[in-house]
Amino acid sequence: MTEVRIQDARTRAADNLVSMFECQIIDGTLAVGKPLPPEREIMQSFGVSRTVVREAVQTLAAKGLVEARPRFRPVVRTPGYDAAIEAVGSVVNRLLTVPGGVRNLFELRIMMEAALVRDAALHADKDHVARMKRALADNEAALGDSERFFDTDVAFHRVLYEVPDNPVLPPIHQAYTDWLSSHWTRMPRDPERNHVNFNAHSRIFETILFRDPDAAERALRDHLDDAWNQVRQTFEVP
Amino acid sequence: MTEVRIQDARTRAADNLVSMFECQIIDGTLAVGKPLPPEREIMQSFGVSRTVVREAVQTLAAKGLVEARPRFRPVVRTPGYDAAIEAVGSVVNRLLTVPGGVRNLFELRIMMEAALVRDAALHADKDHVARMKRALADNEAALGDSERFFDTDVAFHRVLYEVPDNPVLPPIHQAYTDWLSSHWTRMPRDPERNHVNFNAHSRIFETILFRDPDAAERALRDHLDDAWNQVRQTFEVP
DNA sequence: CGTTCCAATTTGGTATGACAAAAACATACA
DNA sequence: TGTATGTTTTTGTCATACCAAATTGGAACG
Repeated sequence: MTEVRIQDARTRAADNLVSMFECQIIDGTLAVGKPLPPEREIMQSFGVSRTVVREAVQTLAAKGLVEARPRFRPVVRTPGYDAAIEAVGSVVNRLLTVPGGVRNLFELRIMMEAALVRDAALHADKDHVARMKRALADNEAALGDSERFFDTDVAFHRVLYEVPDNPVLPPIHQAYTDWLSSHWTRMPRDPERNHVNFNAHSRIFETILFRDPDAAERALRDHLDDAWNQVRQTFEVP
Repeated sequence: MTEVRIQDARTRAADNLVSMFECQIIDGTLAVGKPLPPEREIMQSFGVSRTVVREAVQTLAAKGLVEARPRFRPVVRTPGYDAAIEAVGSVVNRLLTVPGGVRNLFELRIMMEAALVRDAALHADKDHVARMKRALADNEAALGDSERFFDTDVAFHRVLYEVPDNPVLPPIHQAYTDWLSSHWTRMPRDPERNHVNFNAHSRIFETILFRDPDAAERALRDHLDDAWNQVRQTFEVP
């Protein structure tokens, strides 16, 4: 059955399949968590070769719509903001290698967290405050263990991203720490720095308790600017 | 020459090629703008089949490291923050279809622009102010033409993203408008709304001129909250 | 010497068939 | 019922072939 193949010279056959699947995924024909049909089945039902099918599936995987472990059937992925972050991973990693890349990203982070502490100072409720308090306590308890201090440091900042109750924000925090942590860990970490950072965290927490957004923003900017100065020399040639 | 193929059962052969190319792209062995070697050449130099080569190339394209138009040789892409945005495109589009997706993204935008106007109120220089003034004039001139008004509206907001002089920000603005514009355009647009929006823009501009970050943030939040209320009912079922 | 145009060659897109290895399935057994 | 074993699918990869489009090289021309 040699079907007439409408084939615009500048489109791949796989693209049709991809958009087909995208529709079926969105409208629920392909349920989340369920595997895609076997390749040979797809190829017969669409009248294309397995080459094309595999190409389409791979594209879907790259787009984050399906999760494809080798040797397993690709399963439709639950849509999540973390999938989006994951999709940019490799590009961002490359951006971090261009001059000023780390700085630009870090400044974006400062800007966002400044906004977040303002928001926290205005809208944090009892629960958020309690979580921050606990994170701060963990942070203090880890003062001697630089490894653990780093983790509690991250955890403290994470609470800020949880206050606005917007599911987009936590994955963004995750992304920041993932992308920038490799640069952070190259930094010499002595217990004295830990104390400085812990004090900074305490100050931020206090300003939030006092519902003072301006002071909170100032405290956070001081903290991150200071951190930036520490990290800078590890990758900026003098 | 049947070479022994080290093949962990849970890795694809193409993944090796991908990371190989990633390294060569980052360290400059594969210069930006130059095309990749022909598939048949790659396949011989790495001792894999063309299937694997094509799979690897496609992955690189999906990751945004190379640009692959059909029938053309993939060319190494210039690293840019816009490439990163593009990479998340499809995932975000899917997120916009889940309940509350648009709202979450729009709230993130409000938060960012609130931070941006604060920054503008504090640090905008003569040039930025001039650009905003011009954008505002264009906006006013387009009051009667809803189509053009939308464009000038976007242009006005874009200036905010240019003030901090961080190359990450303009692509983010681009992404917001791309992702949300489809929802915006479904909105009924009458000239009266244009006046309301223009007045809001004027107020934002004034507060920036007066170097009053608090007023600027308030004006912007009023503006975007209002806009949100207008857009909401176009996709939120009552 | 530079430009235009055409043919030969190269190269990417797709199809087909094959095979090993892993996964999924079914079956018999304890 | 639960487990071990064998059978069938299914995926990952390879090899090959073909077509059409892109590239290249050179011939013809100004």
